[in-house]
Amino acid sequence: MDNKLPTLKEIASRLKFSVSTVSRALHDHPSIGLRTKTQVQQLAKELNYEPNQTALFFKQQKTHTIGAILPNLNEEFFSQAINGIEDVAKINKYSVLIGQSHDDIDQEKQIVVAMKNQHVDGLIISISKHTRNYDHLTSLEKYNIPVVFFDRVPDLPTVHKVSSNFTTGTKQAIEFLIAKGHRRIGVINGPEEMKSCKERTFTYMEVLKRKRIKIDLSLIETTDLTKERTFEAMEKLLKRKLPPTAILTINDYVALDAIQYTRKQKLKINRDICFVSYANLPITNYLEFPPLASVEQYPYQQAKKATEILFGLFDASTDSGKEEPVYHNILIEGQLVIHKK
Amino acid sequence: MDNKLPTLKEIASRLKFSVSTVSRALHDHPSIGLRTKTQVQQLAKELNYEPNQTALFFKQQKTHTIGAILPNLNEEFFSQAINGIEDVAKINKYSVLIGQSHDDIDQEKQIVVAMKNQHVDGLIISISKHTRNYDHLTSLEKYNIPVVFFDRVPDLPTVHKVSSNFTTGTKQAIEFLIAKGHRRIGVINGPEEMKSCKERTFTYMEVLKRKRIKIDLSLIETTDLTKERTFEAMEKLLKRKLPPTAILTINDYVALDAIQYTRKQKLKINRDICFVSYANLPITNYLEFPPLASVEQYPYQQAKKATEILFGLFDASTDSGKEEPVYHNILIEGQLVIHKK
DNA sequence: TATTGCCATGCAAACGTTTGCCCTATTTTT
DNA sequence: AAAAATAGGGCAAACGTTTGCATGGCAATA
Repeated sequence: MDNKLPTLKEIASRLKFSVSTVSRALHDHPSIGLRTKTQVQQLAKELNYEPNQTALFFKQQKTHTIGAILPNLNEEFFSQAINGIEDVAKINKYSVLIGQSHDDIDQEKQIVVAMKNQHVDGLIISISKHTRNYDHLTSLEKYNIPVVFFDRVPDLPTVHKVSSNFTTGTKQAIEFLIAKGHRRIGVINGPEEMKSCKERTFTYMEVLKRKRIKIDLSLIETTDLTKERTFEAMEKLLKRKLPPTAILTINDYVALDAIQYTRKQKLKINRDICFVSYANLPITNYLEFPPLASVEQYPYQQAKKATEILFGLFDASTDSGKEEPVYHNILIEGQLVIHKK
Repeated sequence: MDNKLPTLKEIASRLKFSVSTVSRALHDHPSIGLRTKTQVQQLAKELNYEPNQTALFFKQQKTHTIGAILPNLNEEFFSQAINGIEDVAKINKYSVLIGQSHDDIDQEKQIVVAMKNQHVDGLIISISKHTRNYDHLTSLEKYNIPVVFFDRVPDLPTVHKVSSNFTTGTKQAIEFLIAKGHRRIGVINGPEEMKSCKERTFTYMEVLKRKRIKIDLSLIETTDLTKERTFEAMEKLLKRKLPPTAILTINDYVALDAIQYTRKQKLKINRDICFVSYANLPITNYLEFPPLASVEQYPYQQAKKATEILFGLFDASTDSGKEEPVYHNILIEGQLVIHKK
């Protein structure tokens, strides 16, 4: 029953060779005779020999495993991102260890420690929305574990990161709404601390200024992405004497909540009020009243790019001893996708 | 920079002890003197010593890692299931290696091989919808890698599995519709080969018989879960002289497609025709016209249970040499959840 | 024939940890 | 005071693989 996995030793003893000869034969080492080589390789095939990875990992101090830490796999954005990570990993014959922080700093730290102890060769991470301190991540560098951030990235110059550039998408979104005739455009933004949120506000104001539309700061609300806070933000916006005729929300989930709230107020979506958002979730296809348009952020591509960078770092660290600290900072342009009715 | 991780050897040489003494001291071995023990433990703490897992894995032939193979993380059912797996793994201090088969047999096989080579200690899997042959999985037993199936399980008596029992849920669903006055109830079922689909049809007919409603087999259509085939099924159902007034679909995704098709035909959901389904996806909360009700299948609980069984198998295999081949076959009762309007 | 050189293979160390066994003082027992 | 027990700690092997170095044999060269 207990099919012991074949080892080099096993093959060696059967063939009366030494372990080292067998090892070299399997690696096509030039100093091994042809007869020996074929003999060994044949038996290896017969026994279905596979090198014991754990032994290799141990010896080479490489696990051929990368870690991926995401806030939440339930969000489509991240489950699509996983695909990008997996695909690149597969090409490089790496495995992916996945951890979810559930947007909790302590869990995030815990996972980082676990992955460090598991000796992952590198880490891809989209940080939790509350993470402000990155010591638990930057310290991984000391252990020679490269880290690449994506989507939710820290505002540090000394890290590798891939994220969306919201400027283009935001510009397109606002211009789209203006072209549709909207003049009072509300915003439900995320927490101020998020870099992307500042950018959004900035671009919003810039476009309005350029189009000579007066800016009313009270049209800008924020949410912590929970349904409750989004409802509060919507309440404020809708209670205005002149409510906005269109609202830009930080992402589709917030848009869904906002739309739900609006409908409870018996307002007609896309008639009384329009929504434009970010993420472009597939599920919006099934909605009766989806956002009019959404900025696609290409999670798959972002994650893929981040993972490619990670593998690039692996090579770099073996290549040259003289580390030139060049930090990748890739921006992927979001694009407005208009939902056809 | 290059903070070499501290090892037993390092501690030993600093303290002029032998490696074995240090190891024992850290494990509170009785034959180590108190002074030595505290000395060692203190330095270990100072250096932030953590045992090198890869070395341990290698020695103990245990990786403290389990594999999880799922068809598709994009489906909420599975991304919730992952949470169940992760939570149990975390309690047991295990890591989770995740692979997606994308409902492709070859990818599934490939992942299984990769996980075998990575020496996962056990495997949780929901098989791809096309998998009919289970050799690549059952053969893992030879390598002492226990496998627990969940949700999509093979129809074999000699495997461990956790799956939904659709009987209760289906009965509740049909009775619910009948109570609402429906008499022509259509069904869009999945591929015949899926065990659960047969069960569904069987229960459907049984309830109708009991309620003395005549059974019309032409009301039963099937889909391979793609949007196209679902549309075709709907087309057939709606083109009948007497179209059904309610339809039971195999899952919420199919329901979404069916509803979309229905709306294109200018029919009113929940007035002209009602839908009842399985899965109870959270996103249905955001729909204007969600299914009236859905059978909750508790993916989290299923996956959690499956993982608990897996860890149970670990213990069992160390406990007694005399393996009594008891195969777990857990059924989780689905429950109809009625969506309040 | 004695030297050189090459080809094919084996030896042994190393990676970090655990653990059975052995050793040496010191203490306890008789 | 001699014998026995015990406390405290070290040695070395084992897990599977890779790899620098050594070794043996044989052929070619001088």
